Amino acid sequence: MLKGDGGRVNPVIGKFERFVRLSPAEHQAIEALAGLPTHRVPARQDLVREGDRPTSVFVILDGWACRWKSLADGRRQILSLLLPGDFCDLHGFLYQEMDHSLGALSRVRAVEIPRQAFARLLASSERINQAMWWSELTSAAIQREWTINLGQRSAFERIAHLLCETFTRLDAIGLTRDGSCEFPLVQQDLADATGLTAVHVNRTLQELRRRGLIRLAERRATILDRPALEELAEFDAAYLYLEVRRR
Amino acid sequence: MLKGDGGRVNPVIGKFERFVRLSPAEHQAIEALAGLPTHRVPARQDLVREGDRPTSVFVILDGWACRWKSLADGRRQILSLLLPGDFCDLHGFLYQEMDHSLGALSRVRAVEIPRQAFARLLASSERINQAMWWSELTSAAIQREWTINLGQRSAFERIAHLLCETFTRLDAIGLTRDGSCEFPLVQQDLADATGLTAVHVNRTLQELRRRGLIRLAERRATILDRPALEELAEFDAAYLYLEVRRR
DNA sequence: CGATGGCTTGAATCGGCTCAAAGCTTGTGG
DNA sequence: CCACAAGCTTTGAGCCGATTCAAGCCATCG
Repeated sequence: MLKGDGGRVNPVIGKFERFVRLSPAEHQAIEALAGLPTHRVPARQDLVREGDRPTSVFVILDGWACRWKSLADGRRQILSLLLPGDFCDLHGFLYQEMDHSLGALSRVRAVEIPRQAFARLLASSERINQAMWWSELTSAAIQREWTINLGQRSAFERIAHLLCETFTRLDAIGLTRDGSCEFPLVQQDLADATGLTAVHVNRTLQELRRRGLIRLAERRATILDRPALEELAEFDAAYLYLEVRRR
Repeated sequence: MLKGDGGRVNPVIGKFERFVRLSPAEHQAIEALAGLPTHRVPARQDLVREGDRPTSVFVILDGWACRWKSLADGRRQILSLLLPGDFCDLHGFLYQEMDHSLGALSRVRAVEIPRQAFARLLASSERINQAMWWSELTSAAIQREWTINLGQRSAFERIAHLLCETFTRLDAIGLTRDGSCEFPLVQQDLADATGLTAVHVNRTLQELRRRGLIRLAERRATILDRPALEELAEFDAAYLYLEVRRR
């Protein structure tokens, strides 16, 4: 548990401001989180394990993490991707025991907000409280979309959809450039996220590349033909609620 | 939009009291919801459609509903089951547009809580607010479990798991008797919930029956060998957080 | 009673899996 | 700077779980 350099919690502010306009005081309350202990977790290591008794809420400042859970015989499912600005586990706020694990996919920097401090933050401002609801409801919408992905879409569509969604989420927080973004998942991770095998993911990626839709190499992804990819995946960003403030 | 008979909102109270002990005033605030318009929706009809602009939150008083969404070519996914006491769509509370539909699986009775009234209820009591978070976080946990179901489990395990989960949820609200419960889903619904085809669901159910694990007929399900079914499904009720108050 | 919706069965097919081996990168230590 | 290990990616061949298509059955109901 290394104390970090107290980097700014910008991703959260940027995220919340997509939904509500924060007052200077609210702004400050969130910036203050940067004073809390910062963890640096190396890639492929867990932040929290299933069964742990959480006493705090984590916020990703930097890097990619995921929720995951596995079955007795080793089958593993990645349940969701956690990107900078994401709160991972309000669970810690109310529950006694984690029902899943949190793992780092790349090197991750995260702040740990103790239960009490988190409760105080929520209570301090109606707008922050609302923003937190909005954040959580959006996660729920993403989780539903994954449910459809796994339940109804073909291997092709699943991977295309995952790429569209992830790219769009990154884009919203300013982490893409020229249609390209970091992509720390290896093929086995993609397999665990899409309910396929790594071998089949490999063949599917080849086909996506052959069709000129994507480039995926050296931990980077590039969307070469976004309209075509989104059509293939039947991707509609509406469920991500990226432009809520425009009401 | 028929006005109902103002039946009691008991399922919500029972549910919340699994998590917090409500004061008489809080009790009353929730009972008061029964004064709101009650809808009676016939089986197989939608309460809310994707794209609708929600202005209220629904609570199921009676009967089974589901969230669902379909792809352009007609593939349909049931995203979750909504049972008595469940809030369907806090979405309506914050969002402009439904990203999925709400459908009745059996005859359903539901109250409609206008945005404002819902916000007032949340603001009126810290405990109710917490209970609502708990309710929402539990839904999220269920949705994650469905993600694993669809991503990693075989047809057999999927159906077994769905039965275990649903039975346990019903049990918690007193809607089972002697290992048996209502079960309004037809095989096509089971297929849409588990990401299988109706034909395969049929064959899988036969095998479950042949092994003496379940009975399923005339809109009723009976679990004949619960331990065996739970083991087969690798079902562990922990994620449903049924005994939170015992802290 | 015919129509309708749900359940069951069979046969052929296929998308994705398994197993196995080989090529490629990347990082590490000597 | 090389050598080797470890982890990732790629390829091939055979297989299997689940799908598709099609037909028949059974109950319910206007």
